[in-house]
Amino acid sequence: MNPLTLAFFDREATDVAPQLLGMLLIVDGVGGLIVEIEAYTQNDPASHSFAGLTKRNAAMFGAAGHAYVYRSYGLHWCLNVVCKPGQAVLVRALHPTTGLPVMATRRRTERLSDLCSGPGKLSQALGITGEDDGRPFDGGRLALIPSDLAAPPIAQGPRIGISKATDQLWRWGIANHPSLSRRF
DNA sequence: GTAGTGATCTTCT
DNA sequence: GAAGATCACTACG
Repeated sequence: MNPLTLAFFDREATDVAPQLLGMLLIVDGVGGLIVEIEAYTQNDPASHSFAGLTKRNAAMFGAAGHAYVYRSYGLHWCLNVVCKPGQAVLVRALHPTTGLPVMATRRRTERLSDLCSGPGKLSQALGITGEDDGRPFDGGRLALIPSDLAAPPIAQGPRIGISKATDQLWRWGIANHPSLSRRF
């Protein structure tokens, strides 16, 4: 079972996001530690939920603690964790720890810092697809596990790849980690 | 090292 | 028809 309760997820995405740093994300036995994350709220022009409920973003309005998976630029998949309705957290990068051979095969590279250093890469390495949209993080195929690691140095900055609301510092990451999609 | 571009799907105008 | 929460490859300095 997932040790994280519904109450943990069913909050503001901006509160949940930084607390996910350092946690272990596992998909079918493959995954690693979360080192980079972004928050998207409903009252947020850069968010998919800003314009209201649509077929694509339905999972974002569903139960907290579930996955919202969407296709980006026509070819990449991006994985989010749903918080309170209309809010979600985009998992942007992992430090790979388990299932390295599987990830290396899917990503066609051995380089550790290239396996999960970006939302599209991460989804490819973990085998995330639209099939996972709406799935719960319940310790089954998708698992989110708090780790005992000491609190790492956390960096904060503007989100990446968006053109609106760039004044919101809703991107968090572990400072100077090699698997970041970009440095802070 | 930076800059430009193609791939390819979903949504909204 | 255009834009987008991206990545990989190429060309060039």
